[in-house]
This record gives sequence, C-alpha cells and structure tokens, in this order.
Amino acid sequence: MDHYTIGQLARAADVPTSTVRYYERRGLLWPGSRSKGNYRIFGTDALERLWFVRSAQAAGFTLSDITSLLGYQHDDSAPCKEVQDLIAARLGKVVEQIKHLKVVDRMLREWMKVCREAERSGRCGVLEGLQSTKKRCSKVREFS
Amino acid sequence: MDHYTIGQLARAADVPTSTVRYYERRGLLWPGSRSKGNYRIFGTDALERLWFVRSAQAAGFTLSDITSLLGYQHDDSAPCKEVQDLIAARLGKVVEQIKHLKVVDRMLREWMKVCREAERSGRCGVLEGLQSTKKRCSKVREFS
DNA sequence: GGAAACATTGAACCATGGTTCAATGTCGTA
DNA sequence: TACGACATTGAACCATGGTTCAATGTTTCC
Repeated sequence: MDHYTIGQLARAADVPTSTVRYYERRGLLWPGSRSKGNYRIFGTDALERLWFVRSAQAAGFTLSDITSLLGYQHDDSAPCKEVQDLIAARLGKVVEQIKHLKVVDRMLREWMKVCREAERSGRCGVLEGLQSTKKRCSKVREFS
Repeated sequence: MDHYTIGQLARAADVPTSTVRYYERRGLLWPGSRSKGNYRIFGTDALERLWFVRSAQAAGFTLSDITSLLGYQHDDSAPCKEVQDLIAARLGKVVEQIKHLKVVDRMLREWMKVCREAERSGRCGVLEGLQSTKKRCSKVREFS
C-alpha cells in the first residue's frame, strides 16, 4: 500500500482522522494529491511524517517544535545546530522533570505515611498536614 | 500579621492576585470576611490553604483533586481512605511518568548522537532519522 | 442503482489553569 | 482633601492539542 485515504492513514498510525486534519491545519502534514472527488490522498512519506510527529510528541516536543524540526528536513544547509539545540533544550527539561518527579515521589510517600499514622489514632493526616505544609512542601515548590 | 488583603495574601504566597480570585471562583479558598468597602479579608488559615494548594499542584494534583482533598478537611469521618486513594493514584502516575521520561531521555540522547554523527559527513540526522523513526521510537510511543 | 461507509468543509466547542480588561470604588498617606 | 496604590466585578481572552457538529458530497460493494 503506497497511498492512503485519510482514514487509512489514521488507522495506520493509530490516530483519529480529526487529528490528521488538525495536523494538516497546523502545517505538519499534507496530502500529496486529491482524488477526483476531493478526497485527500497521502503517500508513504506522510505516514513517516505522522509517525515522526507522534514520536516527537511522546518525547515532549510541542507541535511548534515539531514544525521546526520537520521544516529543517529539506533545508540544504543541514541545520544540525538548530536541531541539536531543540534536542538539547528538550533533554534539559526532561532531566529537570525527572528530578522534580523524584522529589514529588518522596513527598507523596511521606504524605501517605503521615496519613496512615494518623489513621491509627482515628484522625486524618490531611488537616494536621496543612499546618506543616509549608515546611514539608518547600522542596517541591522550589522545583516549579 | 493575622489578616491579609488579597494583595498581601498573594505576595505572601507568591502568586498573582488574579490567581487567588480564580481559586476563590473554584471554591478552593474564601476570605473570612469583607472590609467596609467590600475588600476581601483573609485569615492565616487562607494562607495555609493557599500554600497547600500550590504544593499539591506542584505534586501534580489537579485543582479538582485538591478541592476534594480540602473538602475532606473538616469531615468528621476522617476519610483516610479517600485521601490515600488520591495520593496512591498520583503516586502511580508519578512512577509511570518517571519511567516514561527515562525512556525519553535515552531516546533524545540517541537522536543527539545520530545527529552529531551525520553532521560530520555534512548531512543532518533528522531526514535520515525519519526513515527509521518508527523502529527507534516505538518504545516511547508505547508509553503514551 | 442504492445503501453503507467514508470523506469534505468551516465553525464551534472542550479541558485546564489561569490572565486581562474596563469601568468603578476604596484605602492610606501627605 | 487629594492623590496614588490597591481593590471590586463580570466577561472575555489566552495557549495547547485536539474533538464534535451539521450539512453535504464520494466511493464501494452487493
């Protein structure tokens, strides 16, 4: 199969057709041609792009970033610098997020512990927690 | 200082006043009273709540979750179960996110490597990457 | 040829967590 | 008492990444 209607493309990439149209509106994707009755006809290149878009999204790039990345694709000057900058920026954020989430992880486990301890004495840790929230949460808040 | 105007409260918690009003609209926070001229007057309890809201947000709870958490606060039945369920649910997502981000981290470093390698031969890794995107990205996409 | 499945468009809508605006009123200080 | 800083309200707006709708047209298959 080397060309697809919108529905076929969507199924092949496991996205709704509405999303494919949305991506087209955003300029991420275009049909290579149209059928006699004005149906979109996509080539395999579109499927590749669609896969790329979804993967890059999964990696946390925004659609604007992805537009840039794809825009460089047929640029003669092989703009490695720009691409690498985007990747590096994203990587930086990912590393930060991991750090942040680890702090959150510890905080949630602490809350859970407090909650369970209070439970045994018939209280709930949330109210008590409120009083010392400021201290206990400062680490999380620093991170965002 | 045991009571605050909206501006004082906002400064004390380092949020914009517009956000305080928004939280009030969402039912997360209320002034204890109003001045003669209808200015909101908040007590220290409101500051505690505000701190709690920001901390819980930093931990990734939605405002709806936080509404629930705060709603349990003066519940006689000490609803530890509900609180613990929310915390556990959040914790589960945090753990998943960390896993996901670690995969993303590896993928981005791989992209970077590919990009740098292509660069030395005057090409750009992005186009070449597109052709094998599907394989290289499957791990990331599984995770979201 | 006719029904079912699929496609077209633009516009409106959704959730989330806010921000901005305009028109007006109040407070503190000199 | 006047000025500037601060507050009030409801409503509209913002970004992000889509989804849904209605009215209409096209393909496909029996």
